[in-house]
Amino acid sequence: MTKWLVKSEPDECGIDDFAHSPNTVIPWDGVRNYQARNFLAQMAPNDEVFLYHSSCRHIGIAGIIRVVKAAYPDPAQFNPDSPYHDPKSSPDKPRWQAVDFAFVRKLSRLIPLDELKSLDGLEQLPLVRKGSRLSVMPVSEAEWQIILQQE
DNA sequence: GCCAACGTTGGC
DNA sequence: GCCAACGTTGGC
Repeated sequence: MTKWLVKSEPDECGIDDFAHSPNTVIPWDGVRNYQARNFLAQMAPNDEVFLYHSSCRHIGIAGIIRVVKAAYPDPAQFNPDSPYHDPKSSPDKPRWQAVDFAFVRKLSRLIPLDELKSLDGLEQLPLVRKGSRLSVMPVSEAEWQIILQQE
């Protein structure tokens, strides 16, 4: 059971989109970075995931979601009308993966990025590393606990 | 809105 | 295989 963190702009899909329909499954598509894709592919059902809000007013970890369905070919890559369309991908040789997530819970408070940066033990987490743009990353059990203790 | 840092592309 | 140019990410 690996734990994870994914970034999202809350305007697109934030924790409230999950919270408002707690029984709904939300496909996580549009990941177009190879390293992030490789992590997506390692996700297993019921893995827990921190949802991080980026590029917004309150930047930080907002809640927990979980994997409902393991990786499958991202349908958006085949759709010419999608902003995530990839003309170099084909159904017999898909390049990009998606997973399905569902709501677990909101954190009792958002844990802001500057606070995460100040914590001991998160130095290896790409999220807090300067210049890192990785949008899907594993979180060790120790890192997970350190973060949750700030709640 | 700015811009530093990054990943990807493509010419050579 | 190198690397300049480009587009994107994401904090500020």
